[in-house]
Amino acid sequence: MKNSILEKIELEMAVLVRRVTSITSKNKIGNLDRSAYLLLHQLSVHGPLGVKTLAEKLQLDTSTVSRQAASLEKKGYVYKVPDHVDRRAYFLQLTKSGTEDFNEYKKARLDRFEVLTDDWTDEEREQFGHLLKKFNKAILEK
Amino acid sequence: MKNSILEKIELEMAVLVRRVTSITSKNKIGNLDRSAYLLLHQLSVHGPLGVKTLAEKLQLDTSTVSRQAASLEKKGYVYKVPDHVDRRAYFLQLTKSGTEDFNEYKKARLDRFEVLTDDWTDEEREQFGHLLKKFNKAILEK
DNA sequence: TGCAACTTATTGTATAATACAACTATATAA
DNA sequence: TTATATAGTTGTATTATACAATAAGTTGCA
Repeated sequence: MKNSILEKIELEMAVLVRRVTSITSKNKIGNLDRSAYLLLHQLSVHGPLGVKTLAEKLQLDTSTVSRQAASLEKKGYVYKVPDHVDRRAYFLQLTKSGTEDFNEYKKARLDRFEVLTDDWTDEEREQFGHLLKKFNKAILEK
Repeated sequence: MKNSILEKIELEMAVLVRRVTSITSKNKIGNLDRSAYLLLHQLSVHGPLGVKTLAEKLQLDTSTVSRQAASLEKKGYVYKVPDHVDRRAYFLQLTKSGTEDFNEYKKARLDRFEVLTDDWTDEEREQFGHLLKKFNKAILEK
């Protein structure tokens, strides 16, 4: 393997993370930031989940998720459903407005990605999605 | 274009940024974090630069760069060379230990990327580097 | 059954990276 | 020469995060 390829990945990754971070901290569409978005994404995919499960899925500390959940609850995007089996725990359930704003934010993000890749071939987009996913999986497992 | 491809890129990008962020906030190799690394990278590529130029290249506020520079100076990684043409300004110059630790950090990052992609084909690595760079360029320009 | 050990979630505290605003010193242009 | 612009610093605020301590509830076992 040529080391220069790794160097390129390594550098572009550092650049990417900082650019994307700075975009998402400026471009708050509506009320959602990236963290909130990922949390709502989990709920929209898996249905109601508790703080602990979310923390595992998101690879965050439970305290962080607890605060994110509290903030989303204050905005009316989720509400807590008591878990009758384990009375320490709740399920976080998406509200209608949470679902709506999540979808709106997602749409805005998609539009942005569409613009960013409008001169790419379909194959490049597919490759990029594929490799990003593969890379994320590697981070998780290695 | 199929929307599902964009959705995949969009989601994996959000995941990536958070994972990489959380890795680099934990894995501080030596004294360097990602921000410091990117700053030193600029100096190692372009030679001595002032705070303003760095801020432009890094797409950060000058105040942010000023603080990063102060922190790197305190660690002995850079020093300020007065600009005799414009006496408001300095050039930030890498020190020997700054260069050394930068290279060491870079090596550690490369090793990490090597592990993460050890079951990839060379072509996949090349594609990934290429697409990341292309994507970063798009963010900058669009 | 009742206590010890564990678990879920919250809250207190700390840190890091960032931006914006106010300021100082200097440079430039009318 | 005076007004405006610029380079850099510092004060302040925000956001995302982690770790530690704690409250409330659960579980396992003697």
